[in-house]
Amino acid sequence: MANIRDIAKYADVSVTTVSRVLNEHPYVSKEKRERVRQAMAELGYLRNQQALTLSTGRTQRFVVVLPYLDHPYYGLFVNGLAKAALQRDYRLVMWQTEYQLDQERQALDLLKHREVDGAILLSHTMSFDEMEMYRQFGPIAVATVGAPETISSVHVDHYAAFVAGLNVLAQAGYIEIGIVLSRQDSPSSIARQQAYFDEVELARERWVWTGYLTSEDGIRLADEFLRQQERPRALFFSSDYVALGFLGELRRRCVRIPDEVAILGFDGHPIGQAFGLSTMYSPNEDIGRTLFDVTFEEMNGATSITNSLTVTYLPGTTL
Amino acid sequence: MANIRDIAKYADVSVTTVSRVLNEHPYVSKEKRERVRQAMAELGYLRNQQALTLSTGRTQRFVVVLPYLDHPYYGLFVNGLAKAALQRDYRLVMWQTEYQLDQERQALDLLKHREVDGAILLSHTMSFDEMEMYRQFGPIAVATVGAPETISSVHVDHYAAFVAGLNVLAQAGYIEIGIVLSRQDSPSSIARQQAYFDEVELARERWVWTGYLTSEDGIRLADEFLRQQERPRALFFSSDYVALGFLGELRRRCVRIPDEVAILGFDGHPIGQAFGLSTMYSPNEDIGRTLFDVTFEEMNGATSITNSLTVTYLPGTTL
DNA sequence: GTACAGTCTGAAACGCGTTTCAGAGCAAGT
DNA sequence: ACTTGCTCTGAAACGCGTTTCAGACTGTAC
Repeated sequence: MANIRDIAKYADVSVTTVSRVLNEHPYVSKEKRERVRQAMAELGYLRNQQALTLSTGRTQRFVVVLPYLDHPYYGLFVNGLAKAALQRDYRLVMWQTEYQLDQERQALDLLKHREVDGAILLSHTMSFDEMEMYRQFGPIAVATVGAPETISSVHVDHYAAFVAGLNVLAQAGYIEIGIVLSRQDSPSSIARQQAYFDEVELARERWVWTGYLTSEDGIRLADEFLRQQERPRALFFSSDYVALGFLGELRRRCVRIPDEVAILGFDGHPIGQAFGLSTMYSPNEDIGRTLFDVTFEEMNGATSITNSLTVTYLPGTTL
Repeated sequence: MANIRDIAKYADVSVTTVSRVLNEHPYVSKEKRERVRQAMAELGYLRNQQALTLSTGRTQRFVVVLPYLDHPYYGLFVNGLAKAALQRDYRLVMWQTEYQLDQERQALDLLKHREVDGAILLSHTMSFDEMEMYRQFGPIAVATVGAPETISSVHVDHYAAFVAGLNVLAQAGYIEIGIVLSRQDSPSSIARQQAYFDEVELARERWVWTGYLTSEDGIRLADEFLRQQERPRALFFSSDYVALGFLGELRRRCVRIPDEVAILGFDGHPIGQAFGLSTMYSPNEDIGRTLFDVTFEEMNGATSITNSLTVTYLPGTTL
């Protein structure tokens, strides 16, 4: 495989000149430029990206950290990231953590070893204190709330978002409301519970279901829900997928919705709309796009930012 | 940031010795090894992965090409890939093509420019002839059928798989059968139609629905299906997600399943099972894992392989 | 006592594109 | 006539870890 020096020799110019042609530097005469072009064509020159990377110190890669690559919740974020990355000619190295702290550390170690230019965390169990130690090795952006000043954050304020959702339910006349959350101890779940107990007069511990992540969990919940004696009249889910599983199972059992139980989802994924799910729309694709842009800008010297977004009600037929 | 030469100077040894310590080469005396370790600790040495990459010619990365990062169909493949990659300390660069040929080319250009060691295509519109031109730059593996000898393939034989599915329906007593496919012109869709017309006596052009990719499409289909005068008694889907959309919408409209229409999916995604979908199970996670391993082995000199897998019937309640 | 094998060490070359710096040549400005 | 400022060119250094090769040394074998 021909390298830049072979080209230089073949075209009888210096390697500097070849490099200048590659980078479209203006200070090359037409003749030499042409000779170099010719040489590259004849020898089938292909620029070695690794050498470029070592030389410039830029990898053109970000690592994207998320618990599960195939969880639909992250789909729209990733989509936004991918679109932004394509525009900037950047690559995304995906890193699945399965909520394991050591996997998050491994992902951020890529930053340390200059294998990527920056890191984007869609979810994390690592403390911000620990995360900040990695900050010196490159920009870090998160999709979660509570990041310190050095770490960029683009997220929805889950407290405010839940307040908004609960207000939608209240305005629709629902008083007995339950909520369905994912991991019990995650910061967003804590914020959501806070909102629930702050806003809902008839809030009950027993009406807070935690540990529901997937559609399958939603189906399981349907069973548990129907078994219960005293049931809320409306359920506010923190995920459309769980809500959909619940909805599908109830419909299968011919439970009337929203007459017997109203459902409000959270996310606004197209699939939810397709099933008529009423939901709180969260601009996840935008968040993904912005996360990329922020990280990119920060790499070029911009300062980190915090951007808190709000959600809007997306009516369906389940409320 | 200290590099290997700084360490050498600090520990008063040669860079070769430092490199040997890094690579755990045995021919280093205990004293020098200790001195080097000490120096690395004191100067906070971090190995530069880019330099290593340039030097060894190995990137420890594969590019994974697929139409949509967030399409659930690819989720299990990607999961298998990710698990295998983690084991080998490899990274996955995800490349979303949206079925654009030029995006596939860009992805394979990474191979040309030595930005990745190999390429794994879960889907492709590129011809195998063109793909073979990239083969010289690194191993390529596909999850589709019909690959030439130089390109590894791990796939399900969609013709055989569809024959198997149609037999399941026949054995359950269904005679009037329709099929629902994704892209009309894709090789797998062609094979499936072939199987349909070969196997089903009452096969009708009008009972072949093409262009259905997502759950939303399945919902749309429900409407179209119910409008139709002469309907088949059973539908065989090429995707669980489309089947689920269809199923959910019919249940919402209180159409009895399987009494009025039987549904057989294809995939075996956990979410399908959750909704009681009868389906043909395809070992996609295994395929992902094997695709990685094959590519990896091939990089180390193994020859390419073709591995055709079969599907099995996974009973549910929709048949 | 002589070979041979194994252990340990480091200089130099290698992978390859970019950047800095010095210098030559030439035209415009005063 | 002299300065200033482009335009063009290339040698050398740089980023940094690995590998090859040659050589020194020690120990065992015959």
